Amino acid sequence: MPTRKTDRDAVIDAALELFRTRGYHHTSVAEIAAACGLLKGSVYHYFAGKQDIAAAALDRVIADSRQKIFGLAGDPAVPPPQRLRNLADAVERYFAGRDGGCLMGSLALEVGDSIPEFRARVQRYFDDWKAALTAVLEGRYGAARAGELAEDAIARAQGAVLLMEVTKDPAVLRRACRDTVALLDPNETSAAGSPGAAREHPEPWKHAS
Amino acid sequence: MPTRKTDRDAVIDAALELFRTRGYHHTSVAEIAAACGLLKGSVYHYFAGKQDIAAAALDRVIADSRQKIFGLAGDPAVPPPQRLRNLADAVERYFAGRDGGCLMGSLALEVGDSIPEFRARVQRYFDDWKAALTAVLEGRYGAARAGELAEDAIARAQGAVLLMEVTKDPAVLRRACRDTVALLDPNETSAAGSPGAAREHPEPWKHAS
Amino acid sequence: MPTRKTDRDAVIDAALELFRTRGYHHTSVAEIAAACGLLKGSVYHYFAGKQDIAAAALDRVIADSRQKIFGLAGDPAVPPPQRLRNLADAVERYFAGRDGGCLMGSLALEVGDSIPEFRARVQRYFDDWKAALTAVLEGRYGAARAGELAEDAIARAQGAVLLMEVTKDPAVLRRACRDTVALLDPNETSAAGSPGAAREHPEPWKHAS
Amino acid sequence: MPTRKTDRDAVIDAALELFRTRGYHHTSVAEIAAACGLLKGSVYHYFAGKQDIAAAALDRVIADSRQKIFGLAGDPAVPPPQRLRNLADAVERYFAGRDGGCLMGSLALEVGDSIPEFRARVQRYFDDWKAALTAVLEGRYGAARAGELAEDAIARAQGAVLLMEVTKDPAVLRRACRDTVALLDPNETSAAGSPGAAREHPEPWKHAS
DNA sequence: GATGAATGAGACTTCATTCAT
DNA sequence: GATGAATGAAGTCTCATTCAT
Repeated sequence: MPTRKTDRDAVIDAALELFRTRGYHHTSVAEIAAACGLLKGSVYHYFAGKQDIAAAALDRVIADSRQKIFGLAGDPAVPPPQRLRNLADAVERYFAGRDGGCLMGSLALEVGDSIPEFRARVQRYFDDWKAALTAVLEGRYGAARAGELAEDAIARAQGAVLLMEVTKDPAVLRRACRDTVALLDPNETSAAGSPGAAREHPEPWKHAS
Repeated sequence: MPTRKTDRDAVIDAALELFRTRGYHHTSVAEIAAACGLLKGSVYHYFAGKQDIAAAALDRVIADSRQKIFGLAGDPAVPPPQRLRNLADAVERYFAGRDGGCLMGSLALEVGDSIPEFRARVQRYFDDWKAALTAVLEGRYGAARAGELAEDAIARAQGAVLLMEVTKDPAVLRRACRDTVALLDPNETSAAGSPGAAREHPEPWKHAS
Repeated sequence: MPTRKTDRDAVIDAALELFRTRGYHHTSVAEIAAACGLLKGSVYHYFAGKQDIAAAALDRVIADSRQKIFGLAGDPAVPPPQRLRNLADAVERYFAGRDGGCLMGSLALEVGDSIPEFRARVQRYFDDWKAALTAVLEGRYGAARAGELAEDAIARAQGAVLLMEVTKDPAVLRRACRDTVALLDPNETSAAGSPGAAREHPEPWKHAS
Repeated sequence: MPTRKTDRDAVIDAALELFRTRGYHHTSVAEIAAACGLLKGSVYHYFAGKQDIAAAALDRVIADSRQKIFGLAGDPAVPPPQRLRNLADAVERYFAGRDGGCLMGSLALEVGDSIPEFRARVQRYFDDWKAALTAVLEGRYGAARAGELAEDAIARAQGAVLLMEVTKDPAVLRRACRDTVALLDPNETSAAGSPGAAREHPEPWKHAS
């Protein structure tokens, strides 16, 4: 019977959520503490400081992503097209299942180069993502072109997440993931308004209230 | 005849640069003032506060982009494929000609939904971009599909800019723009490792030092 | 008509007094601010931080001592024995005219080697003191021996000030200064209980309440 | 047979060392605990609080000094001049055998009058020292003058220790002890540059690097 | 219009202390 | 007896903002 998640993890969870939705600078240590039932000072039992919390949160995302998302690309028992589909589905679920916000992208843009500890982690995360995609694609496209396609797919997904912050419309992310799957499966298509369909889009770019 | 830059404009310029490269919260009013030779208190002659400065900076970006970038998509004297190429080139130049950082994306992620004044402007910016792209694409793809393609292209470009923050590699943005052009010009291609070429990429994902 | 002392000086004054009587770590910036009618944050208009305040306070003591105390040793119009007497009298007045506490000694012992900025200033202060004494003594004792005697006199005076912190008895400091004067003036003597006098000291070491 | 050091003694040892070298306020309970292999909370099994630790440390210094240093002045089997020499040697060894720092002087200056518990102990320490010196000197100088000379000697020694904190030069302390011995032994002299000797002092006041 | 002193809220952080386990 | 989580007060410092000059 596993004991309840350690408090350290609770702090990371709370911080992750807050950093993602409100930004790093806009989140205070007191808020993080309050979010997991602690007082400001208590957080410093587990972490050396705010940066340390953020670093742990980034590490958590990296580890989680490796295990639950990027790892899907490496299963040798599954044919590559299905592996790609699994990966893309996981990515879509991961980013769409929230009101928006990508910790990696957020921190990358917010702190820029001012905190090298963060940049290295963000880089590692995108490297992992790229490696996962490349592994699935290189059989068909060769290593070089597969790498490019991986980068392109990541960019499009990240950009979709960013746009979702404003539009609250998950369709862009969905299409990005569908098109990625299509790289190995021609039957897949992202086009909602595909030839002949031309469904009505009374409001082409859905705005949130 | 270029009118003399007012002090107000100078503040906006400085703020724009600082917000983009260092983030909104990470930039102090004193720094903005110092960057244009003023003292902190003087800034408040021109602006009601920090948010007001940022709003003005966003408005500046919106106006500039309309005039210098998105406007290129509406020139009736130029055939659509060329208009699209002009637009894509301008976008690439705009984002690649710096060490990185996109004010719109940055603010969208950093302040999230906490400052509605910002969100509305970010939204307007992306709307402008989408409208420009859609206008060029709808002749070929129809309004609905053109809108989707526009959103996809914007997402990919924004994501490329975000990745550039980390990788410092402009290639992803370049391919994003080339592929956008290819939507109307089949001769255009982004693939460096295109069929038959398969150049070696000893370092598939270039990292900055 | 010189304007009133600048506020920066007021902060230094207040800090000097507080650091001396309560110690560096035991004095908060808020206390310093309150002591000169400011609020905590206002002090940071003049100083970069607490260390900066202390450094300025040390500089003030160094400058004041040079001008009002150690400078007395260099007046060529006064014969050395009288110069030495003037110097010793000034030292005695300077340290006795308070309830105790020597900023230099205090900081030297309290922060030890942890703040090099402080140590350098303390060193400079004692160097000034030694140079002043040596200048007066070297005519009679030669440079080498004069230097030693200067160091010894400084040590004794400093020690007396330290003891005064506990005993509140200025007699030890007075004798230290008298004996220093006696180095050039045999008529001077510090001994209260000198031969023939032998006054009664019912309580040899006076304790403060 | 030396009894086994209790944990309580270990805490006192560690505290003594830390308070002396880093100051009272600059030393945290956690550091004291860590220095003797305990955790912060465990210290409170032995002491009521930080002040209590410091009080015990001062008591330890008082007891140690009585036994190992000041006690040397009271041995009736040794003639006074030799007793004085023994005492002075012990003082010199005690203070010179470290990189500097005198707990008594440090606490006296650092906490000033704010903690009466400390002041009383510092006073007792100096009283012990004075009593020891007076006992040796009064046969020759009479009680009153002996008390003065004792105070003067203590002041000079304490001042020398304080200077050593800055200069790292033990010579001042050595001369202070030699001159004290000379009070009963005319053959003793502290003067390095004494008549006929006149050794070179290329650097009259040695500074630490 | 410009200044710079002053503010006061709030940020991050430290730390002596308590206490349930 | 020992632990280590939790506390809460206090400390240093930042910064958007105001305002008299």
